[in-house]
Amino acid sequence: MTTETSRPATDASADAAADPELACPISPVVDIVFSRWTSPILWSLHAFGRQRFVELERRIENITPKVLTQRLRQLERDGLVVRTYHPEVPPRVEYEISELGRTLSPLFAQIAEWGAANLEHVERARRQYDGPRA
Amino acid sequence: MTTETSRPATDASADAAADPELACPISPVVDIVFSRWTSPILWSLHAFGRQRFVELERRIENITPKVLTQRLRQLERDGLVVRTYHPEVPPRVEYEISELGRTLSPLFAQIAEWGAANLEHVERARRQYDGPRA
DNA sequence: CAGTATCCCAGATGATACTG
DNA sequence: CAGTATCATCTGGGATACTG
Repeated sequence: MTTETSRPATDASADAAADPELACPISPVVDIVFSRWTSPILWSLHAFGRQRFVELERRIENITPKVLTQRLRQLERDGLVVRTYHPEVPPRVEYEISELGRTLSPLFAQIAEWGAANLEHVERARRQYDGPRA
Repeated sequence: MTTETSRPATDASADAAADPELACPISPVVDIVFSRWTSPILWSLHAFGRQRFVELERRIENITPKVLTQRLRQLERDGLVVRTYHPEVPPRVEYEISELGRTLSPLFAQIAEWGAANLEHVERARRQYDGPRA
C-alpha cells in the first residue's frame, strides 16, 4: 500500500491494467474505516460523543478490553479518534471523534440510510436464494 | 460476520431499530457490503460492467478462485450480484451488478471521494503517530 | 472455462489473570 | 479505571490439485 499515484477517476480500465491494486479506489478507505469493530466504535463515539473506555466497552457488547484497545489504538493512529489521558486517581481516559473522523459523518449517514432502505431487500434475496425449503 | 450474541431476553429487534445505544445501524450494511474482498469485486463489476469469472479473477489480483467463488456466491445470495450461466462448451458464466447493487453507486462514489480527500491525512497521522520513536 | 476438493497455517479472537 | 500479558482457539484464506 505504498502506491500513492494520484489517479484520475477516469479511464479506469487503463489504471486497472497498469496497477490492479488501484482498481478499487474504495478498498483503502474500507480497510481504514470499516475494518472489524471500527464501525460500532466510531458510531458510538459519533452518536454519543466523548466517552471513557468503560463506557465504550459496555456500549459495544461482546467486545473484550483487549480488542477494544487494539481497535482504539488503530483508530487513534489513523487520526480518526483522539485519546485523552487524565492522570488522576483513578485514571481517566476519554475518547472522542477527531476532526478528521467527523468528516465521516455524511458517509455514515448515507450508509445508515441505505441500510434502512435496502436491508429488507437483502433479507428477501437471501430467503429466495436459500430456496423454498425451510 | 454476524456478531452472534446471546441477547438479554428483551425485545432485541425493537432495540436495534429504535435504540441506537444497543446497535450500530451501519454494521449490518458494512457486513454485507464491505466484508473482505467484496469492495474490489463490486467495484470491478460496477466500473467495468458484466464480466466473466476469469476476468474478475485477473482484475482482482491475489484472489484465489476459491475465495472469489465464495465471495461471488455471497454477493449473489445477498442480491447484489447476478450470475448468468451459459451452458456452452466451454462454459461461460457472467457476473454483473444487480439492480439492488446499483443502488450502492452513490455510496461508493462518496467513499472514493472521502478517500481522495482524506487518505493523505490518515497517512500523515500514521507517520506522526509512529514517528516519535522514543 | 469455471469452479470444487483438500490440506494447512497465520493471524485474529476469546477467556482469563494480573498491574499502575 | 484502563489497560496488558498470556494462552487456547478457531476461522478465513492461501496453495495446490482435480473435474465437468
